[in-house]
Amino acid sequence: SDNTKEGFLSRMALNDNKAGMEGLDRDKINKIIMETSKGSRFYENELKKEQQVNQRIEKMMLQKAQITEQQLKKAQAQVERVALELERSRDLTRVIVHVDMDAFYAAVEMRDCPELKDKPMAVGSMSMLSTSNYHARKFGVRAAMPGFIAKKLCPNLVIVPPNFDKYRAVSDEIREIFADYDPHFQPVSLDEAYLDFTDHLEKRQSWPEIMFYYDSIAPFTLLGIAPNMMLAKVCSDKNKPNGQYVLPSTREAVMDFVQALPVRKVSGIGKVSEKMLNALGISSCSHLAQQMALLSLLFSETSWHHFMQVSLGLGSTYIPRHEERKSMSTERTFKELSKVEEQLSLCRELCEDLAEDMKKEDLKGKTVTLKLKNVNFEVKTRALTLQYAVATADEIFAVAKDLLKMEIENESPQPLRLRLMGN
DNA sequence: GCGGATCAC
DNA sequence: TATGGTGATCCGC
Repeated sequence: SDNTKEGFLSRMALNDNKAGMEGLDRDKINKIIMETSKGSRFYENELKKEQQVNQRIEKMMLQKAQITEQQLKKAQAQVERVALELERSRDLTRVIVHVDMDAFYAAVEMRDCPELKDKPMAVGSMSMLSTSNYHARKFGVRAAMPGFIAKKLCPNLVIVPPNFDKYRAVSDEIREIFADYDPHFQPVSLDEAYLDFTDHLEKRQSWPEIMFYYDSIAPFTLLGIAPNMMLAKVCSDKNKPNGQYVLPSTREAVMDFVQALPVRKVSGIGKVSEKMLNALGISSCSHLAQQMALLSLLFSETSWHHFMQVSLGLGSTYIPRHEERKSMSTERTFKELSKVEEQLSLCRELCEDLAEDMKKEDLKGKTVTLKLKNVNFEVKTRALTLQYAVATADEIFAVAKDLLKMEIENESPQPLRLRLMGN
């Protein structure tokens, strides 16, 4: 858990996990990112969060140092029992497909404006980019990067404002096709879905011509084909751009595949989990399996059970029906807002927007949550659960207003200096 | 139930 | 000049 002596933060450095990032000058790119960010409030907050993660890791390492041989042995036995049980549940009979339209927004924009095809381009704004094409990726320009930094990396970058209605329309066309192959397919986002192809394959005995259709819409279409959802997701990432990867449905093929898999590739293991695992000497899923007894002592049951499933190449073999939503929210970022009257009227506006969205789905809710982010990027949420469900703007505002007033009071005589509000 | 964190897209 | 919005889940109170 060495600190940030290198001069840059692991949370901010270039994420070359994505495709199209091979063979570029990481050091040079990171230097530009850091120089552009340094000293900003955003950077300072990232630094603070990084320290917190480091502390978490230190705490974990202390715990590790206190583990006895005895405890480890007992844990090992437990781990082996669970592994046997999980092994019995292994099902290799399903054919699960994960479809991912790589650089989807950028691909749609290039389809509609062919001049963009030869240029580095990204969809988004100077504040934030949603995605970039492969020309731009060569410069280190990627999703979730602010446009003004991207411009430093690639001065000729063309930034196209997003047209979500258009992406939705394209997505709807594609989803109609999905439904032909699996009426129960699960959309993850506009450009991503899971399908169960098992029944389709039994009926037609052949692979569909699905790829050709996508090619006319979005040139980068990725298919991952595997016996479960976890593996299918990783497989679709395998042959970027524009490819497919089929993982055979045998235990041996699955285990070989998983051995070599870096933990960060697994959905659900993000930056922080990766860093914690790295601190324990774990970077690939084979390490994960080797260290499972230790992990069972350092992580929650939910966490290490998940790790265990991953290390065995197990995942969900049925695609869950789209479930009922559990929350609905709306939030907005703006220039500093410190006047109480302005904060209250913004809060009312947000409540009205939210009420409108809720009306569309005929929803009600019992818990009202207020979200605040100050100019230093520190986030706070304040919630209140009622005995009855509310739906109108007035009802929501009545609660949100009190939560907001409490926070203002709490800070006074200093004003709340906000950059974001949501509820 | 609450609040902070993590994660995915 | 400038670092998003939405939804879900988990952990430790």
